[in-house]
Amino acid sequence: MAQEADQADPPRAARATRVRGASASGARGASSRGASARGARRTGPPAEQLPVARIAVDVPLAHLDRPFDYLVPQRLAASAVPGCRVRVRFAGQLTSGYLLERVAASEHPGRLAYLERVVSPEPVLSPEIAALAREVADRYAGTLADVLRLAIPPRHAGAETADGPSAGPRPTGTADGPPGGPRLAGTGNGQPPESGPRRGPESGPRRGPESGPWPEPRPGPGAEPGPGPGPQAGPRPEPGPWARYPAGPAFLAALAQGRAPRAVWSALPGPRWPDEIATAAAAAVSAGRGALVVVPDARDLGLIDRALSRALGPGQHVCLSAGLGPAERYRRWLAVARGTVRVAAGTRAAMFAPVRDLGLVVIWDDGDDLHAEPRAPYPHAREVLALRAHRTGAGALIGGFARTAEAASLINVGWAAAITAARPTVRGCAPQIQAVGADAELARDEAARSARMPSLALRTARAGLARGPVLVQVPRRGYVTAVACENCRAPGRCTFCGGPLALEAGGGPARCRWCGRTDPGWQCPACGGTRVRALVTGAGRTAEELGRAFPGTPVVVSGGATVVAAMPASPALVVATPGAEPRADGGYAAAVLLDGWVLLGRPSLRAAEEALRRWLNAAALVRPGASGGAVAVVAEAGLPVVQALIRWDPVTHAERELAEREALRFPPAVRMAALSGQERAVAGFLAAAVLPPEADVLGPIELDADAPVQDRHRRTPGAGDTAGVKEDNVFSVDSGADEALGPQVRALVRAPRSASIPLAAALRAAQAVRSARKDPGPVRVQLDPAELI
DNA sequence: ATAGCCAATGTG
DNA sequence: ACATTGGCTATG
Repeated sequence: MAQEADQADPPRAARATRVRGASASGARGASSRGASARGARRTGPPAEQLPVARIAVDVPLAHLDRPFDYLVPQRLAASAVPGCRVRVRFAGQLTSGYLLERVAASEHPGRLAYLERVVSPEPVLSPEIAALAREVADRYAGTLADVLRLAIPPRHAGAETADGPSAGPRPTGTADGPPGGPRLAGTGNGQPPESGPRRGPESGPRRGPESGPWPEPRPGPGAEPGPGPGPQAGPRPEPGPWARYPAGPAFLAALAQGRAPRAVWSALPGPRWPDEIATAAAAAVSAGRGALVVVPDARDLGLIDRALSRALGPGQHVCLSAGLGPAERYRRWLAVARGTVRVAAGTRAAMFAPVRDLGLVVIWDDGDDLHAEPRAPYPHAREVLALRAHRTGAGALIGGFARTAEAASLINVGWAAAITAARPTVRGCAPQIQAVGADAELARDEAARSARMPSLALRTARAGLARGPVLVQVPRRGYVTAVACENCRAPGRCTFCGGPLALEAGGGPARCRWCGRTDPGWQCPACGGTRVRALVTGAGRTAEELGRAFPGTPVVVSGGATVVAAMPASPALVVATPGAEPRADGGYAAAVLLDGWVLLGRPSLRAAEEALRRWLNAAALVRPGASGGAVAVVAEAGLPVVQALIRWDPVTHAERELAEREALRFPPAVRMAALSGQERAVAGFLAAAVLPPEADVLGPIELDADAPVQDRHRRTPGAGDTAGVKEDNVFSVDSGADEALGPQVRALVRAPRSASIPLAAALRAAQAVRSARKDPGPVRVQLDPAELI
């Protein structure tokens, strides 16, 4: 090939390289050329076919986030395949990277270096994942290298060789502990529609739940040959539990025909949701395609694992979770990448699992903050899966007992349809739910006071214990001090930007957590009150107290380090923190949801949504009302969020939530970015950023040193903490080693969703400028930040 | 990041 | 005259 010869021609390339230094020191130039010549001799000639490799180099710098070309030496011609891991010399250093593609010639005017080594010919970065990672990096104003670190597990050589169906993927093995470690609380934001090419439901918003027609057949990638059932667009699948939803059978049928239906699914209370997910996965498999299921934690993964085994038979799927060792983890991941298995389930990190010929992505309980990746660039599983479904033409199922505002938005813009059950079906599955305000009953009833439980709650528990296990949900304490109107208890909102008001640790007036302003003339928009009160409740609940109130009844605590997975059907009190509730055999006879206050009082944008989600998740474990299942929630019955629980109506609540956020210009109605770092670094960032004209900046405001920035371990005991001492669930912002750069601050950038792409691009460019200039002090850029506080 | 280059500074 | 250090630039 003439082109190749041209590219590899040393004199021409060398001349280009030496333009700068030529006049200054000819001798040095000559000697460096000599060294390169020796290198070339050592590595031999370049490969005859496609001698140029485009490499994604693993460097952390934003301004180097682009492919670099290298020459493939003859000896690596066969092993340097697209997607493989390589080692290259970059800026004089041996660095790892991924080979994106082999091409005939390079655009680079200078001289190319040779690939140093092919770590392994295993193509671990498929074109689909490479493109997805690029899109995710762009979306979140991050770098490709960061995303690839999340997407591709560390290599374990043993797993690559000891391969094959012989050692074939064992289906299960989720025997890992509770997910530990720090992570962000809160949400993300998901919205492919305004970004990508419009595919899928052309039809306008608001497809009713009964609507039959699902989107067109997939435009997706070519069918991958692979093991598993043949790709006949086969018989109508058994709807099974999906028959309970009017739109369910049509959704399944569309999957089985290889089409790409997308749905937000409000699951009926009860234990059948894993089977429903597995049935949907089986439908995609029956069309000859793969499926990917992402759940919040290891316990849910265990449920999905068993359901998939039932639906697909043994050995047809793998579970990917953090608790596996590196070897096992890589082995299972490889089975997915090689197409040995077509169905993968897992926790958050599995969102990037390279399932071949994807036909369906599923996310369960997308409101759970575990779905928000805590490492840069902080992608959210819902968002990533939606992007994947969008770009590969796969179906999507976003399910849960609750519904997030983001999911509601996907319906609103017509990206997904709703799958809900009819009201009578819902009523038949849900337990009977009653609410009781904390103050009123607590004061009157002496027995209740000693148990620190309103008497209705006490009666509910007692009646339940006669018939089986009773769940007591206890929220964690110690959140930031939100404020509410002293008179009507409406949450305090900033007069200027609408952000949540909160009291600072050191005292002083209520201050907006977003823009930092205080308003001496604050007035409650609801009742006109002018005074605010703190919303922290002091009472901690303990298992011992309950034990005293119910002598002789076994008390089990589940939370934090001791998460109990399941309970027998016999009477017992189960005290659990949200997310750590064990399943009970046959369902709980009753549940008591304590201290609704604390959840509702969090100065979070999503406080109500999150409270409802946690309540619904607990209440879903209780038997139907017809079988005596009862729930008592300690919260004011008049609050809309409490009404939504009582009526089991997450849909209306999510719609109202979304409408409210649209009115107030909160996510997901707008796109938000959080910039955090030391004062001068953030100021420098903002100065370097050329933001889209529609964007506006809130703040920066100082983060007080002991502000709870992250909700570190939500699933910690709380239940066993009598005095409220123990470890707290907040940690201080590191005030930074560099005093010169000032205190930690955070600014928010808000832009309409139509400006999402330019906003992310501008933030990425600002990072690039800063990293090229070597500006001191890191600035963390978070799009759709987990918690707006 | 960091290797490499160059200029300026320090030392014998 | 030479070594050392610090700033600057590009990274294939």
